[in-house]
Amino acid sequence: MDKQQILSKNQQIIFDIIEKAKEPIKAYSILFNVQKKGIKAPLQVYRALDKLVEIGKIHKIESRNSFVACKNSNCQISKATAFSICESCEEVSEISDSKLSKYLKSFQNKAGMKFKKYNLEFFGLCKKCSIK
Amino acid sequence: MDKQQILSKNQQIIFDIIEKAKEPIKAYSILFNVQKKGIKAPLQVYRALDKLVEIGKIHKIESRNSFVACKNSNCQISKATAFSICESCEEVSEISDSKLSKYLKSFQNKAGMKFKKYNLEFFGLCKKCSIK
DNA sequence: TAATTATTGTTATATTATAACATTATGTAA
DNA sequence: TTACATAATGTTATAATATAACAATAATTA
Repeated sequence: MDKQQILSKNQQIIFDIIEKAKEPIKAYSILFNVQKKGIKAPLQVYRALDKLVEIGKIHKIESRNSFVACKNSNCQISKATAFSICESCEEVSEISDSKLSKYLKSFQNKAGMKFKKYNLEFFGLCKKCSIK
Repeated sequence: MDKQQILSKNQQIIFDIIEKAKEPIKAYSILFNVQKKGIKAPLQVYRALDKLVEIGKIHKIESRNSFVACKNSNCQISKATAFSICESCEEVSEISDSKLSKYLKSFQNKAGMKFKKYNLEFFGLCKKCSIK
């Protein structure tokens, strides 16, 4: 259980914000939220974010410059992330599909390069938005 | 042949730079390169980039905030991109693997959401760097 | 306890991207 | 070919995202 790691003070504060958020949240929005707790500078936020990403507690949604808590409690795929993103309402959810992750984890390109991690972002319309 | 589209002056200038670059190039690096040609402002670059991405002539490497020309001359997958990124030397190459793209294009998540496009970035060490 | 490593605090600054507005060029339909 | 619509350009200012550099403190471990 790698993820059972103890977080430092700032890491914990920032992780709590992200986990409560229930939608991807941006670094400066986090900063705004934690200023009452004494975290005043962007760097304090970014350092915690870096660490949290590194240990797999959160993921960065690259196309949105935002962060979400990892939903895969089994935490095996912290370096292999897949998300669906609704281009209308911006709802983002983590895809946990063992077939997909198996397929991608074992993927090798033509040059024989083996990968340590990947990030996949799907775009489309979520159910709600596709009705409208 | 959608891609046979005629580019505007700025679009063509900026596309040429990206195509010649042979490695991902950043917006402000493009700006520096085209200042002798009269393109002075970031917005002029970003507008051309937006358009070029939209029509599939280039792709954005989201995790690197940089841009590459599309290598898939058949241009069927302009909205379905996959790249391999070497974490050591930062070499980026576009993956063109019909099995992979077929698999991902037809992927449906559990909510039954069908996707219009995706972006996949694999990370690892390229051949050269894995020897060192 | 001393040495090492991780974390924090702080100021300044670099990098990436867009808002808002005015103008010019291009395409299209009557 | 004129009027209308749409796309592209130019320009200034500013917003949003992220890191450099340095100093201090806390936690870990030999």
